Amino acid sequence: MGRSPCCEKAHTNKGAWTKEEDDRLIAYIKAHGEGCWRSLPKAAGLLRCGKSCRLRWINYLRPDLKRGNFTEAEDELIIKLHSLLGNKWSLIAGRLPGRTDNEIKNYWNTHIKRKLLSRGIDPATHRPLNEAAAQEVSTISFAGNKEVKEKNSKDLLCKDEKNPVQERCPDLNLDLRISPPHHLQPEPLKTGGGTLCFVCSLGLQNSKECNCGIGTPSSSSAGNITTTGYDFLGVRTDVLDYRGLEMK
DNA sequence: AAATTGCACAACCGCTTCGGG
DNA sequence: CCCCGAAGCGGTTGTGCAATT
Repeated sequence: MGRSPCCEKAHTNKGAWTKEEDDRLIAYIKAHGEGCWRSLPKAAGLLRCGKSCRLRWINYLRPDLKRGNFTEAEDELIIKLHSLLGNKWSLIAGRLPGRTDNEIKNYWNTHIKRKLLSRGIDPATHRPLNEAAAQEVSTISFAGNKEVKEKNSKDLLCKDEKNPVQERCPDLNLDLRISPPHHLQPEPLKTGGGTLCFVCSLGLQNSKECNCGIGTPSSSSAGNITTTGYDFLGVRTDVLDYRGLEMK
């Protein structure tokens, strides 16, 4: 079993890229544009596999990359997007101009995870580490980790028991909306009584995963969609409209 | 000053998805 | 409809550097 390797490994370089390799790749892409990564290394005179070239270009050499530190606003946006999308780094990166999925993934693993933990939030579920408090917020868990929560619940209990979510963890913000402010939105879109499935709410109306029928050719008229009624993370979707999410 | 530890991030690996024949 | 190759994606590893002992 197993597929053939993407390249002749015996004749390819590995590890860190040299300045000369970078220059060759940049020059080639400037001259010929992106595309056909498999044949690019040979054409550009690089002893690398196409995958490696693609990654180097996308994550490091692309001229539109922002680089540098993430801003506080970017942090918060990443957290919100992750709470909605999970580890869909490419989708998240699509909402952060100049940032790459790899960069965001690394940043998440090294910075944001810790930041959330310090706030008493489980980075995997975006729920309070205190399991008891979390249960009172009836939301769906992306990836419950009972052991971690049990351990942390002993260590990180907040003091006020009366309002378990807001009072115990004042920094916790469960507003997961990603949409223009409600007052800016036009009339709610309607399907003629139907509701929007999760796939369509992500803007993937043509996906075969669509189970609301809106994505099917016979049903849809894109201007007739309501997002009301689809329940995700325990919130009504009339406040959870991320059709504006752009795909890369 | 040397050794150790921890962090940050670039790069790799393998699986999935997509699209053309 | 099926097959296969290419591209895309997410998890993981490797490495260099700074901080600490």
